[in-house]
Amino acid sequence: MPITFKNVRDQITDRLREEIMTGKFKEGEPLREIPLSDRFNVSRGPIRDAILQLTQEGLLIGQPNKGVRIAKTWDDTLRPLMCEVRFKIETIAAVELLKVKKKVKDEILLALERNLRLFELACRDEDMPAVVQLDLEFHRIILRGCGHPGLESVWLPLMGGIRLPYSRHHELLESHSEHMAILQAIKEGDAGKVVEAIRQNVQA
Amino acid sequence: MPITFKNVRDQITDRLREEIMTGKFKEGEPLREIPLSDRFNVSRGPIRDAILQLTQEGLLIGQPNKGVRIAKTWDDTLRPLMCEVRFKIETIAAVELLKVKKKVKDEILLALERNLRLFELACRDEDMPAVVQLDLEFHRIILRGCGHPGLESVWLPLMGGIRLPYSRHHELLESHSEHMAILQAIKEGDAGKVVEAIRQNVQA
DNA sequence: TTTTTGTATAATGTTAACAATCGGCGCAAG
DNA sequence: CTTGCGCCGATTGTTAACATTATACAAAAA
Repeated sequence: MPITFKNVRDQITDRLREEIMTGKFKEGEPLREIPLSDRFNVSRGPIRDAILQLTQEGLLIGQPNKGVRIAKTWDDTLRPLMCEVRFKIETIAAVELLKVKKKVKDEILLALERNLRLFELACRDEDMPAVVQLDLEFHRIILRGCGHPGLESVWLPLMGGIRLPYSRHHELLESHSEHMAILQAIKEGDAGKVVEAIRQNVQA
Repeated sequence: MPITFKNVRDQITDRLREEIMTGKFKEGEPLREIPLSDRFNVSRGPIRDAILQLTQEGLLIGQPNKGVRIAKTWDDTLRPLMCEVRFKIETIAAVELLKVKKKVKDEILLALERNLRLFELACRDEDMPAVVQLDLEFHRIILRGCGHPGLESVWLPLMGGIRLPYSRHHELLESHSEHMAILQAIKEGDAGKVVEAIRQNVQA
């Protein structure tokens, strides 16, 4: 066993999701259970769990008895439409977040600030995997903290299909300042400002 | 039953989802693995798979090492917002469905018609579980057939949180005629009409 | 040559045993 | 009487063996 902080299943799920999101596999590439179980030094059980979950999120597509492959990202007709959906979901979450009680809210703000510090570092290093992972994490913190657990279940498959496209360095810092704006708007408690800040970041 | 799924996992997942959706369990009620594996006469493996999947869909909530419980449906502030999201998703799917090639489209139309026949029977019998299941199935056929597999992954958790509320008999037949309208609009290939028909059915 | 069929192989699907973890209860110390 | 410790039963988490299914390839028949 490599590391044991919590559930092996969730560790592997998060790890694999991160790797797929950051483009470590090619589209259509098959993912086999045994090589993965070798790599993580666990049995096939947790691997199967992780694969099942990522399939449900739309990152993998599977045929019975034939395993899974890396799913294609959404085509250009679908992507902008789904970005609107994403915008709606994240807006709902952020506005709901304004209503949670102060104690919980402060924790979330703290987590967001810490995320932004790490995000800035990753941008400077141009560490793309870290950037993607931290970008997603920022939004996910809001989704998880807004008091409606079910929202994350809807959001995850959305992001699986969109797969943040990144390219140039200045875009990264741009993304960082957009996140800063979101955090600032949340701190001010101004719902309108929050919505606008999210629009800037999501509907790019 | 479009097809009798070959693997046990999906059979159990669909069966459990249907039972939860049709209100066979109370909110917060715990769901244990061993009783379920007894009931379905399988081992705990597929049961765990199903539970994992339904948890991901938001129908169950689970704590590590403590099992899962039936999740609460979304509260009244969230539900209408998410119904808008649902409307957007189903609209996208139905409009995309208009574009798929004729051969595939005809199959889908056939499936929808068969669904409506069964739906009508279930309405007359006031067989609520069947009604809910067939209502969901109708929309799901469109989602699955529209040519963008990922859409279903987003839609499922949405429906998990909404959990169609039904009450009086005339509502059932109303729902049936709304579905008829959607099918008719799709047959005509009129995107505007399709959107309106879906709005009628979804934003009730 | 083409098609078909049988077999080998490698992958997933399923099972049951084993390990780790959580909650409750009893009991003793303060 | 309350608090803290440790055991016990129950439940989930993990593992490895076994079963089933799909694919590739080769040999035989048309």
